[in-house]
Amino acid sequence: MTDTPSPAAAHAPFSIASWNVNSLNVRLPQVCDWLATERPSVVGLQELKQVNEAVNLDALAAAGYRALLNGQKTYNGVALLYRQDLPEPTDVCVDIPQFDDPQRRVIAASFGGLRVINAYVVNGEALDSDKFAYKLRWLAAFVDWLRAERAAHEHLVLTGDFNIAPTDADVYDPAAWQNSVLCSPAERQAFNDLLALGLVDTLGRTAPPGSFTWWDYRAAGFRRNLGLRIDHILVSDALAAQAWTCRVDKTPRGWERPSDHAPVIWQGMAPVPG
DNA sequence: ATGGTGGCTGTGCCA
Repeated sequence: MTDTPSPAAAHAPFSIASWNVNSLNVRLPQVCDWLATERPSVVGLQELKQVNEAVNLDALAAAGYRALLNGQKTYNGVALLYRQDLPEPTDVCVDIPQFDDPQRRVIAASFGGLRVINAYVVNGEALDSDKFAYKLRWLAAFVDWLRAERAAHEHLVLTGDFNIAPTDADVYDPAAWQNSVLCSPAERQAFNDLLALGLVDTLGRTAPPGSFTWWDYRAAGFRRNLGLRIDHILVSDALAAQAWTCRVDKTPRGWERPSDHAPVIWQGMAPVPG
């Protein structure tokens, strides 16, 4: 454990959110409004669909946040936003080391004694698609890298759009989705491989069945609550051993011109002032 | 009803 503080190090309240914004360009006003209300310490964003140079850092600064960016044009792209009063992040990492990938899907940084990793996992389209084979290769590389990260950081949080519904309780119609992409045994095995590294699915452990985070734009999915739980916040055992909560904030999903995902918020104690 | 909507691009791709 390279960054573990002394056992006597104090833990302070800290909150981390995950939100697939489906275009930061379109959603920036909503993100800024939401930050001003929720004031999370750190936020992992997914699907920026922007290059880094196009992100309006001034608007984020006006909301009190700085940004670490790993964007690309049109597709994918991730960011870590952090409150201006936090210690400056260190050990910033983009993408999965030793995995050749043209798609920008990972960004990680350390805030004091806390490691934060934010990911936008491959969607995969369908089980017989080339994109699904890419998803499984990507997940295998991701799990291998997380094993090393987990060994190096006792206090670790993994946020993201995992594009995996871990169990049938996370699906509005499990029969209809059985063996479909996002719900297949191979994808769920990869999710369980992450948990086996010593991580806790915080929303899954505490939220009742039907705590969805994504609803299809089509067919009035949100109004009818036809959703999936595919956005997750996993925390290491040491963080899970203390008091924490995790919830979905469905409010922004009901706003005009929303993202198809709602933010997830974890509040707990971390070895960093937050 | 293999549909529907949304973002970005460029007359389709991706989710």
